[in-house]
Amino acid sequence: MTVLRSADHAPLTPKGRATRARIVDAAAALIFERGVSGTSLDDVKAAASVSSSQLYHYFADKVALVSAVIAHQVDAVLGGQEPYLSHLDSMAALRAWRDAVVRVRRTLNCHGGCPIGSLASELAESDNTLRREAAAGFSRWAERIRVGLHAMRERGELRAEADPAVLATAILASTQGGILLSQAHRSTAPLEIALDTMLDYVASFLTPRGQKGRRAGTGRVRVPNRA
Amino acid sequence: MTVLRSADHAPLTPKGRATRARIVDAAAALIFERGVSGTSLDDVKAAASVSSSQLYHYFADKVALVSAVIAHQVDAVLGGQEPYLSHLDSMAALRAWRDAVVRVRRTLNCHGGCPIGSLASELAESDNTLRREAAAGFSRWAERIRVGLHAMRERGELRAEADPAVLATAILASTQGGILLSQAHRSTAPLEIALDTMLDYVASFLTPRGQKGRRAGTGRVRVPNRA
DNA sequence: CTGGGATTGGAATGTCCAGTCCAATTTGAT
DNA sequence: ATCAAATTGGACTGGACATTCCAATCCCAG
Repeated sequence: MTVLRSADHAPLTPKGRATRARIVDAAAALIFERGVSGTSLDDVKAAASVSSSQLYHYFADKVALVSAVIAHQVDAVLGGQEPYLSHLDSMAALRAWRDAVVRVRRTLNCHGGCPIGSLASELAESDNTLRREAAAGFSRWAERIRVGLHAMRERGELRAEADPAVLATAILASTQGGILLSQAHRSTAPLEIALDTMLDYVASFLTPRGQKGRRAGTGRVRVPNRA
Repeated sequence: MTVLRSADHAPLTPKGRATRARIVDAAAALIFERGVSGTSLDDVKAAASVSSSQLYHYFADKVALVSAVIAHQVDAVLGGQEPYLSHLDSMAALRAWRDAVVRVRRTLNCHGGCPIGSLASELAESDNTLRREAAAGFSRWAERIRVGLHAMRERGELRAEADPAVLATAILASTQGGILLSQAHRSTAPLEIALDTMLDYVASFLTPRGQKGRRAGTGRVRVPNRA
């Protein structure tokens, strides 16, 4: 028999799928705003307009719900960046991606952290399974960046010494740290600095034809306006 | 009259100071392991061997205690890095600092996040005052790095275009993001990559006499062994 | 149209937990 | 020694919260 993942259910009709989705959506939104421990199942029940029975019909317990929220947020983050991630193969594309990330933060007035990063931070020490799920989300994200950088190198835009995997990890780390500082300071400045600095480093690997003239990546990072 | 900070108390005898410190120490340790919401005041009471009256005699409420824990952790982190931060004025010193940061993570088997970063992430959206306190901790940290880089530039080791404030922020962001990825993956690799990459970028600003011969900072980051 | 699974309602349970209170004991300055 | 302030003991409260449970209703395959 084709048993599905761990806590998966019986058949699940269209109506059931809709209810389940409503619960996950509501939970994801609340958890993004208030964190996992700041979100009670009563809150979720109210926001999704469901009863206890429904919650526990679709999710074994709070951990199972949070697990679904992690999957949801990973898809949301990667999905939202899809237009950029799928063409991440030039400095211009990299900078466009950076702009998109910064724009999102600005739209949120620097409230909330990275949907994945915040969950990772809150759950890493409390539940090993959830920690791994968040880590897997990070991996998927880094992989997308890596593929883009790899394409840049393949096409001769980046020098051979540029290691796509290393650079992708470094870019993701700068993003996460930048978002955290940005959240704490309620300013996009740290995120912009972190990303610009890292992208400038990537630019230092450009081949002459990749970007003619300008001495590869140095001193272009400027302090952005206070936001 | 010289009124002290917000929730500060009456005189406070030596014995009282000791009890207060015992509470903060215990709370800091528990919160580092389990997070703020994962740590009940009963846990703190037990760990510090104090009664409710004592807790509430020294702290108005849980928020006040957490505030004290933030201050404690900021001092602990900066204090622990003091030997490095106070001589952060050469690439060698920068790398020694990097090694120290990585060593701490390795000692902890990549368990727990940055004592400041984790608090910032957990509390940023739940309490504005605590958010600002964490942000202030980040600022103190970045400032120390900035001063070191500034000294490097003053002494002609870094070129004039190197902006100490920008680099310090970028380094701190890489550190925070690196630690988060390292915590999620339970491996020091992402942290090492993030820091090495960023320090390599800093090295790209070295003047010829700062580091002779080698083309400034490129392609030296290697993937470390799995930890 | 009908039986059984899918779905839903909502009250109830038991635990955890922040915060309160009153009274006892200790301490330090005079 | 003496008294007021500082410190401590520990029971108690009221609410929040995850989870359970017993039915009731809905829906579709046969």
